[in-house]
Amino acid sequence: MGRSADLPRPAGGRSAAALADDTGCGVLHIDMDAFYASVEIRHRPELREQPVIVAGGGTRGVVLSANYLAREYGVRAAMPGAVARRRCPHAVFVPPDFSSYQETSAAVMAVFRSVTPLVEPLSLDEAFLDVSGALRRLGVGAAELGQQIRATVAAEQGITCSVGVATTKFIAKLAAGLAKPDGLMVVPADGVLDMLHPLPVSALWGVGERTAIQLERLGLHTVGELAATPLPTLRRALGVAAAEHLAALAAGRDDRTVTPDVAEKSIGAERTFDTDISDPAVLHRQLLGLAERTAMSLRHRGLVCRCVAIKVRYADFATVTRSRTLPVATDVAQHIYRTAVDLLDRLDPGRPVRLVGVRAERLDAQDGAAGQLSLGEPEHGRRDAELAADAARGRFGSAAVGPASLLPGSQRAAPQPAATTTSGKDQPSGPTVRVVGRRSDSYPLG
DNA sequence: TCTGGGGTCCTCCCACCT
DNA sequence: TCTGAGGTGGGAGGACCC
Repeated sequence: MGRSADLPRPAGGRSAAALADDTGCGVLHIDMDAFYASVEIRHRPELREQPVIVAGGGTRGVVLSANYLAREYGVRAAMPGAVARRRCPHAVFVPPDFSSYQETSAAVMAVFRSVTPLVEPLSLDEAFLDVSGALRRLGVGAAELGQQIRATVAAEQGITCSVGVATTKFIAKLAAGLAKPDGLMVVPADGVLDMLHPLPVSALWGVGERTAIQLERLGLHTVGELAATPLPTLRRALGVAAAEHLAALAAGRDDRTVTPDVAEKSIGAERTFDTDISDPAVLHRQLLGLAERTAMSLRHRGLVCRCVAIKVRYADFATVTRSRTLPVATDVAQHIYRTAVDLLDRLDPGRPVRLVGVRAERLDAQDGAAGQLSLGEPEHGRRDAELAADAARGRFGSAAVGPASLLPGSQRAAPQPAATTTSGKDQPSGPTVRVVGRRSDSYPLG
């Protein structure tokens, strides 16, 4: 799903057919081909010869994944669903099934970890592997090991992946994109610059639309041209961090190591509405649902947050964020919700909103922060109630328990954020728990 | 064409403290 | 008492990634 899959094929890299010199290549980047679409096709083999598009529901959904038959019609990830439908009207549109993708991803990552413990997942469908130790242990070359992993994933999971083999993470990632679909590319140490310099600047990690325009103003179109530009010139145009980062990548330098277990920095949830919403009560209800999801994610990971942020995107696509540091760390939905509502209420009331989001930031381990909490008994009761709800969801499914105000057809307004409980006996004013039945790679650049 | 959702990181500005 | 410099942290916004 990476951008480099769309790049022109350069010189310097070598395909699987020519497993040339992989000496010193200790980094693999493995990227599943059209991952979500491939998982769907595996479940429904009758779709194998048809264009398949996995797209979010609703009138504002976008393409999450498309198989290569659909891509022949110009369908791309992040494209609005309506556009994809126009370009490829005979495609089979499938709603996403994230639990299935997570399951498959876990199985694929297990294959990677059977080769080396040094696995750094970037997302559900791709990971870096440091195989330098494994190569010595197994007595094989990196390219051969990459081919073995590809074969194992195909045999066990019935889906294909592409592998980049190189001396650094950035080059390995680029190579995997260029090897797509269902291929492997080796970039030997002495072939890095030959491969890299003819590519457009957009091939560099950290160059998106805006940065590409900045570079265009400097007359820089290729990585080679950027590599030949004096650093002070780049610094003036892009800022210090971005300039130094891009200059290093363009020169083939990338010192980052493969790092398993990168700690999460924030956790959140957001929602785009089918139609814009102006009613504050409805927005509050949406915030409650998002706060519930965020708090549940925190608790599942054993984390608490010290900062709550909201994101609001208005009908004209203007986006604002607001955040607040909390007096005590929390994983309680009611605390997150109250803060989010307060932040929202300080914005333009009545202005139509197309998206709201809630994010928990400045994360810390729950046990580490627990000693700092000075919550009153009612607050502990609320947390206990939310933990009980978690347990019920684990047993009966994610729809089993939730705030009564979020039930379909509920006319009940979202809980009033000001309603802080004062007695250990009183009922939580917030998410009335009700059983309804059965149910990154850190680049120094933005 | 009309733009999702979940993230990370950087820069700038401001307030506060010394 | 006033002023300025420098450090630090919070908040906001932007750009980018998959």
